[in-house]
Amino acid sequence: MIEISNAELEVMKVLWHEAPLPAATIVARLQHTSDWQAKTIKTMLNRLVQKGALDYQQQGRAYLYQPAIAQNDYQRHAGQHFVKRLFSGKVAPLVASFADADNLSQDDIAELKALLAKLEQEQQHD
Amino acid sequence: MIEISNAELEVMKVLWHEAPLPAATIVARLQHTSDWQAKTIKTMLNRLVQKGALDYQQQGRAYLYQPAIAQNDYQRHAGQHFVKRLFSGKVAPLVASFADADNLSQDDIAELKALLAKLEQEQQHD
DNA sequence: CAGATTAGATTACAGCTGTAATCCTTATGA
DNA sequence: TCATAAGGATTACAGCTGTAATCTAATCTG
Repeated sequence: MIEISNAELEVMKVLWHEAPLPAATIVARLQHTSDWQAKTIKTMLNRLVQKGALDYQQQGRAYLYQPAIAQNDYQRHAGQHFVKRLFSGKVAPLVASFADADNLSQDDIAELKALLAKLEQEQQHD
Repeated sequence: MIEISNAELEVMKVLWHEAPLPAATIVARLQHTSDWQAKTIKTMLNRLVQKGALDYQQQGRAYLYQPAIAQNDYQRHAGQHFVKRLFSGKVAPLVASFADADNLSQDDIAELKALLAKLEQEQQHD
């Protein structure tokens, strides 16, 4: 899978949220959340196209950019990779570390319980 | 928190597993799992000391290396960081992505359920 | 039409990373 | 004792990353 750097990821997030967009709009969106120069963002758009993470269609003189990889796919892949690297591939200890850090809200816990319940359902269903 | 690169992390893992160790032993351990030259591993030991991720005591002419940061602390920090970066800080969607990828074993599910049960206990206990 | 602006392409440059090789000093075996 | 091996320190070097600036061609503006 394509490697997306930290800074590049911020650009991807904009386009995962809404696409296609011209560079100017991407720059505008990012100026709310970062202090990058427009030129910096252009560089990242370029690199992302080179890497195959973004596509574009020409529109007049400008480009309309859009993701070439889905956010879900990237999240899934990167998540697996990270958990493998640091938690021997097991996600439960990561969740435990969130609990240790007091970083599991009631909502999170409810969401996890619902997820586990759903998985059990599906399993019965096999 | 200190940034530890991928390659460096492999070295840390050896020492988190057993420490203190002389460079020669670390090299030996890593030669089972990687094909790095001894010199490469020395470089990483050096960088890790520079970064403050490792300590050492001198023993004769050689050094005995040991972690300067606990594995738990590093895991917790890196986990938070990663989940924030890619999952808006919420761990449940990451777990869901594991389920999507068929990467949640029965054991994992049991472990998560136990963890949630324990959290509930603790919460009642407040 | 000429100058200014704007889009993307190319170039820049330092710091980090992967992957070593070389250097310097000390211990060690012949 | 003398060469050699072995430790760590220093140097190397290309690719990636963060962060832009410059270049070039097209377009807008007066």
